[in-house]
Amino acid sequence: MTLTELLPIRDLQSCCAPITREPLSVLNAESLAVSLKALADPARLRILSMVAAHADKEACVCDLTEPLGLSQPTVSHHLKVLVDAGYLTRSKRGTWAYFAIVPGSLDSVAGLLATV
Amino acid sequence: MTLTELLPIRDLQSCCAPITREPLSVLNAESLAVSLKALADPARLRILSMVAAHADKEACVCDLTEPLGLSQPTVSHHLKVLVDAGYLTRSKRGTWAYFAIVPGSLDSVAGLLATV
DNA sequence: CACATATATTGACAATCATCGATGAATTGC
DNA sequence: GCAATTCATCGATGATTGTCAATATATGTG
Repeated sequence: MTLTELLPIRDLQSCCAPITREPLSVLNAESLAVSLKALADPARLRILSMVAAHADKEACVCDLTEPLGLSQPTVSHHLKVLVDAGYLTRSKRGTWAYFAIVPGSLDSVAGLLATV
Repeated sequence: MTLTELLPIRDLQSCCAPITREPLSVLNAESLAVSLKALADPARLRILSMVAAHADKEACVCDLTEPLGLSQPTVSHHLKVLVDAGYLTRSKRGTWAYFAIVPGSLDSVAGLLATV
């Protein structure tokens, strides 16, 4: 969607108050929904968790495929979704692509949901 | 899904550590994904926001339909999703059904995402 | 250059979902 | 009891999505 380009997660951080503090505008609701949709999948949540737990805080596709029990194209697809949403970075070194969590990305989304 | 009954948001609160602290089990990933999926919709985010901002912290369907720009069945559908996921309570008084935010429900999901 | 390995992309398919109109159920007021 | 109002449910439809097999791309090795 174009909303991902319009409001990546970096801009989401300072876009607005937590959703229970003041009414969400239509645009902010849509961009927050896009960010949450990227998280709302079991495989992607496990990917984030496994990347964070991995040595050096990064992992390649080959590290994830087998423990996830998913095909390589499917894992690549999920990784792309997470990168596009701003939760992961991708750095290619040699034949391998290493993914790491964008610091603060999860916290900023959490901050929009929390009421305290 | 049956997962909603298996792990409603109350149990999610104490189910596990934040997702970046330790690897998510398959089951926890699935139940967290269900909880997030209920939030990952612009209309539902706006509903939560509008309910929280409404007088007496509760609102009926009739309060939401027009500002959302959605049909009454669609609004009722979204409300049901949010109630089933544990974010809203429903109390019927007379002809009206009033919805209010379940205290702490959003915070518990936010707590699972936050890394600090 | 040929080959092997790691990853990305494409195309297809089944499943899920957001939405609406029509209808049903419950309550209030006359 | 009847009409009006509020909300829930049903059925249908178009759009999105998760998944995989097949293929393409890129990098390293001999």
